[in-house]
Amino acid sequence: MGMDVTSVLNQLNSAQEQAVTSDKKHLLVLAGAGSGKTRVLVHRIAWKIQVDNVSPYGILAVTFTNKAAREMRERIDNLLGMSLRGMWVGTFHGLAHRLLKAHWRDAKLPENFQILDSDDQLRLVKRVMRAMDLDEQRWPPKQAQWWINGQKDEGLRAAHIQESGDPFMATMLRTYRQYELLCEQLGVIDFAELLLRVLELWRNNPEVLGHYQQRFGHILVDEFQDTNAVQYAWLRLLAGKNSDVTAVGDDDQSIYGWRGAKVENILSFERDFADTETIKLEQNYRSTSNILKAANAVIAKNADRLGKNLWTESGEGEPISLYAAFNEHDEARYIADRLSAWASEGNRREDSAILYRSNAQSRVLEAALLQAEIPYRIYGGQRFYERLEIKNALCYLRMMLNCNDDVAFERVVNIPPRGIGDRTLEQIRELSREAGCSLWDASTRMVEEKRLTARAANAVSGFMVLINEMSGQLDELPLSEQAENAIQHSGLVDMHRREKGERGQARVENLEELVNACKNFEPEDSGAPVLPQFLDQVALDAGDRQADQDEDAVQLMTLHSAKGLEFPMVFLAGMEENLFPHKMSIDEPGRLEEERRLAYVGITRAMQKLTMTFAETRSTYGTESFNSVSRFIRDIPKDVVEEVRLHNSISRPTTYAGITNSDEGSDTGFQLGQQVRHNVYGDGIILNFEGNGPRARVHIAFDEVGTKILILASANLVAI
DNA sequence: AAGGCAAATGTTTTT
DNA sequence: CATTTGCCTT
Repeated sequence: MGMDVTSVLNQLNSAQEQAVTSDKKHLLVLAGAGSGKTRVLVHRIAWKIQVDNVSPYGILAVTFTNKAAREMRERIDNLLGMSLRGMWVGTFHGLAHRLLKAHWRDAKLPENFQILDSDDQLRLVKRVMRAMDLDEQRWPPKQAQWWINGQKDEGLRAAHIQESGDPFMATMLRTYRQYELLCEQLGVIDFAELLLRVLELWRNNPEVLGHYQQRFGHILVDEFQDTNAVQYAWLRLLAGKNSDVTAVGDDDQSIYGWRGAKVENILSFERDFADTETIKLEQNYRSTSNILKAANAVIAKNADRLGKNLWTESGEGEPISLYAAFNEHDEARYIADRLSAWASEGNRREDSAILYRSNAQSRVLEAALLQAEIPYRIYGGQRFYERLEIKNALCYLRMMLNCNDDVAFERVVNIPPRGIGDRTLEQIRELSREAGCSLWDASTRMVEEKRLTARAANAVSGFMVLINEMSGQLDELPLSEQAENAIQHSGLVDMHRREKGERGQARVENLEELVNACKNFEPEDSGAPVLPQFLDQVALDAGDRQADQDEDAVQLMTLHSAKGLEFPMVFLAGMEENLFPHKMSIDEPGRLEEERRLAYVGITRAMQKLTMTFAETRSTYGTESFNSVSRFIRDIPKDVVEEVRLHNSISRPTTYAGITNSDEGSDTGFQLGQQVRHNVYGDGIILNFEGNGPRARVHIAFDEVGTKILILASANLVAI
């Protein structure tokens, strides 16, 4: 190994360098937004390898997302100028999967255990609850699923939980027990189970634990504030007495508390890992000082903080723009307008992003972007491998691999419809329960023993012949042709082709995209069968790498999915009370603090220009609501904010001191924000009224010709 | 067993 | 508003 210390240390500020080179046993890095935390992590690994002569084989680096893992690996390879094969870099779940594959016997799992995604999990929970004869109205399966995952995230099995007199808890606990049994019986594990199983694997098998403790002398964890109880226990156990641990995180960016993440783990770290050096990274390299001022002011209101204050050497930059829209359409239009201008100044669209609190907001934004002909790309929402048509196709592949896969069986046995209805299926399930065999075996027996009507038997054997035919060629054909076979012969493609509207078309395209993904799939172990490797990878990777990265497009996403990203130009849309902070979180102090951290995350995504918008009227689910401007905006010092006044309009008192517009103009038959049509200027939206009676004037933003001021009485407006 | 219609239902979601 | 779910009819 070369000792090129300079390449590892240059480009680092003193706090970063201190973190990279720290020789205390453990290290806790509290890294503010944009302070270079990934850089520190990457350089610290390089430092250990190059200077401390640590073998890459002894290093374990854990992240939360596949994307972060890929990025880390890439950056280390680049820094060191070579690829480090022995080093483990991956997500908690990915590593857990790898461990369980290697130690399936000790973990008491079947060798070919399947991973359940949350959709599969919900189906099983439903199945359990139906078998228990629970009323789905009174006990929503989603809630039970949520509860079970919550327990697992805390490391609690059904057997660990004390029953209290509470009927809710008693029901949840019973469901949990039954669900555990069913998973056991089917040989499947959900996401939370992956982690919990590994914890138990280590606890119950000291020799297995010892092996990994010995191997991984150096453990590094990214986004430490997002670890849950099980992940924390994992780290403590694996680190044991000898390994050193580097944890990097930011308590101010903890936004996954609702998923079991524990910020407290940061506090516990210094206590549980003796001989820890704690370093704060507070210099921000991302944003202008105006943006940082806003971020600092917003987060300062939180009580439970370790306390960091971001600063920057860069200048004030532009003020933060605040636009008070009349309604969500006006808001979207304004944003589209600003984006057009930004792009026409020669900027790349992918350097801009629109962030929002909830996915439902994206619709209106999309419509406005579409109309303005601005290309956009939506992140998050439904992920590729979770789409209905893709999951169906994957389940066919699963059936080809292992026809005893009951979860897959249930899903596709009658998709596309082939005449196997509830009655038939229920008989098959019953036999499978009685005989303790798979649904597939039960079907075989039902047919053989002629226990079905002729029509049903015909349908069932049709399905079995189909699966058998496809799995017969398993070893002969390449993966992509297997997939092609699966989507064609199963009739999935035809089914969606017959579907009316654009949706069917999109689904067919997605299925073709799946075949494509199979073509590009590179198995880790080139000696082993490809299909199982593909299915495992797919189960642990949402497949959110976008297909058409080539087009320069504005990025739309929720605030949650924006964490870790940065953009020169950022819009925060929907800055209204009840939307952000969300009404579900407003009354609980702890949850409100998390919303505030989310606001902090949002603001700190912006590098050069931040624009926040809110709508005075917003229709949600068909009903109109009037929300005041978000408290997070009111917390921002006024001197960094510039309120946007529309073009030449004689402004109404929009001020975010909290005055909202009345229903001024209601006697004219039109309302603010209303869509109207003019026989010369075309379609537009009412921005403002001026004056009363027949001489009242109206400001309208037209789609084609911009804002005009017209005499209401002579404008001949038509509401649309 | 499948297809059509009314009713219910809506935060965030790395894996 | 728009999409999914469950019930009811063919």
